[in-house]
Amino acid sequence: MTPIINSLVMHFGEMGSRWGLNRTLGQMYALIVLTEQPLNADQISEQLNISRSNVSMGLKELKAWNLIKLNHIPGDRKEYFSAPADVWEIARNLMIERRKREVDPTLSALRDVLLEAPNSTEDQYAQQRVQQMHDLIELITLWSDQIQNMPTEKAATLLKLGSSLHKVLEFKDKLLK
Amino acid sequence: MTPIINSLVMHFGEMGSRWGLNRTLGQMYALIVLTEQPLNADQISEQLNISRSNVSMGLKELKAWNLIKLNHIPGDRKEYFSAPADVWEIARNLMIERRKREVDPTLSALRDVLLEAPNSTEDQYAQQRVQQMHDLIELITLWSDQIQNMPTEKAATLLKLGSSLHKVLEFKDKLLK
DNA sequence: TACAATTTTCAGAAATTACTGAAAATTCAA
DNA sequence: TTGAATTTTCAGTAATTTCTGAAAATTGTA
Repeated sequence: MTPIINSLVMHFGEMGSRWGLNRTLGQMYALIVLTEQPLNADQISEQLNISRSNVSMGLKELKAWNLIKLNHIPGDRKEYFSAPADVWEIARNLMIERRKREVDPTLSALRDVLLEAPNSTEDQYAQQRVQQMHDLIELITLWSDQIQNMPTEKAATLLKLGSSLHKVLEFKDKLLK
Repeated sequence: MTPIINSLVMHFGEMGSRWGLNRTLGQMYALIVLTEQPLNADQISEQLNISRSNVSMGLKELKAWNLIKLNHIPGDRKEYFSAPADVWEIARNLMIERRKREVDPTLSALRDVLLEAPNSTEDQYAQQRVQQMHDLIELITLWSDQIQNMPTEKAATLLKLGSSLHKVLEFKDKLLK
């Protein structure tokens, strides 16, 4: 590993735990993303000084997150892993998976509560707050759905509107037609 | 605690660890958000079966996240805490703080790497990937800046465009003028 | 089918994170 | 100022999460 790659691997290791992953997973993924050639489990294990079994578990996670692609090298039985070439695809899959874990269960818990009959003033107040949260979260997920379902090209164009975002409001009526 | 409030407190406890918080913090904040009257530390400690010192640390965190408001009751020396009335304000502060912890350090690490001279083909490839990540993250933060700086009213209107989001693209040119 | 190469699983160990009680610090009314 | 009420800190403990080595399972080829 070059010093540059090493420093990034370390950084994403630190960050890994702040994102839904963990240190090792962050390091592994950084290494895979930053390396042009697909890597096999032994190479990862060796470069990161991590046990082979830990790598195996990490790869399993990364597969579950849809963050890695499996490659084969002719005449070699080992499995080689690489990251999608398009960072947008990576971001999209990350979002999808985080939402599945962090948002969807809450949305469903909130819905359950809204179906119950309130037995007290406290419940009434609580339900009112739950309703607000529910509506907000639903709105945000609706949005991210839209962006996630756009091809990379379109999403990029949209995001690049950037600082003119407030102008969108001026066109609200036309948009809604 | 009513059964409804209790089940939500439990749920947000579970979720707490998946978001940047932790179990106790999730429970504490759920209780505060869902209770109409401001609560003092002893009440929280008692309702959640958590030590007084743990509550103190939790409140400190919640203050750092800007998620609670301090109230005083005349003739009572204790401090009482409540959540903002506007869930958008809560969401905004949550975003701001998460970004500070989860995104900003990475953006700065990526920038550092881009300033270095590549010493090898590996570095060149890595830097190219870093550039892509950097641009994407910057774009996303620019957006969230825009939304965060809007008053709740405007943000709500914008988000409610929802399913007509793709139409925004058709107006791209007008918007950019 | 047999077997060597490779990957996965999992119980226990190691590391990290969260929680507690006791003591220290702060606050405020008299 | 004093001292009771309240909040904060922090060292040690408890709980949780992550990691490892050894063994089991799977894979692919001869």
